[in-house]
Amino acid sequence: MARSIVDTAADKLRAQGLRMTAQRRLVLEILEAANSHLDAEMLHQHARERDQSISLATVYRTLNLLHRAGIIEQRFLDQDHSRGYYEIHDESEHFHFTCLTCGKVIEFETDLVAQIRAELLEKYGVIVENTRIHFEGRCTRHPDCPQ
Amino acid sequence: MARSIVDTAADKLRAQGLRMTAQRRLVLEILEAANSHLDAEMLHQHARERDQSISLATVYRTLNLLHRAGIIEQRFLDQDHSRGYYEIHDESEHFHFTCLTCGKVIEFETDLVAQIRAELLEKYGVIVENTRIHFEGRCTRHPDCPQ
DNA sequence: TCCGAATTGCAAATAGATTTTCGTTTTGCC
DNA sequence: GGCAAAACGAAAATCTATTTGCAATTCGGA
Repeated sequence: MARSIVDTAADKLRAQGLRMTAQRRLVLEILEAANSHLDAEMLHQHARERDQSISLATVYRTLNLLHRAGIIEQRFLDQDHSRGYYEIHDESEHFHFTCLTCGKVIEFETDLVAQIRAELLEKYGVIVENTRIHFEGRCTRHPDCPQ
Repeated sequence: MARSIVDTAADKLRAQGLRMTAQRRLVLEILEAANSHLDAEMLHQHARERDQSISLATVYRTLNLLHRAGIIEQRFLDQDHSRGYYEIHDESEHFHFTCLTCGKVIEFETDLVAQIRAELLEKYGVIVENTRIHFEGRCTRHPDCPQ
């Protein structure tokens, strides 16, 4: 069975002479539990619920570290392009829809994106290395969404 | 036949008691001629080739104005999320591919995106109002790209 | 041509997420 | 346990795209 994200991360860090600390574990656990993207500030808030003394600087340092190590992903949204949002790096490619009313994030997969990339290769001879897709809109049948 | 972008813009501005000035015309003409996105700095450089004295502040003010008026679009790229890029507002929906080697931008259309939105509606009952798609990668057969 | 409002250039100010400094505290290895 | 390197907290610094204050200029309608 798959090893925990924290364990995997610990190994990756150790391989570079870095350490798995309580703060890094905390950040990873929060990211793992979250089913949406968090920015540094939100992460810091959540983290303080479990460790009063964790600093925002440490959250930033941790996010940079984990991002460089390929353990988490960083993305920027149009709604708020000035700050980074983070999530656990996921092997299987997925995309996001955000409800503008209730803020809920839906993660979904589709092979239509692969078809778009195939079209790009065929028509323009370009190879896509990086795909950035984000939809925004409204829930219509979600009970928690005030419509 | 379609009226020129500058004329259309002039009307929209006049309707709000605003003026079409030489600087605004210049910015629009540069955006119209450019086949890729420009940021404020690049736009300013180009503009100075035709009007030595145009200021960067005016470029920013003009971009804001035209954006608010719906005449141009503003977008943020992953490669450089910290600055805005601008292009003439286009009725037909299109998407972008950027070559990470040569920086060239390809604009393309595809109906596969509409299919993705249809899938989202069917599977999750959500209505997409806002679509953000951007691909990055490499040219393979473009003569100007150093591969 | 005249006038008030809109616009511009210049330079200085802003803003706010992220980074760094520094002294102190942990961590992993022996 | 003990040590050197790594990491931390707090607060100050940074960075730089964008905005703004102000005096001068321009615009368009009357």
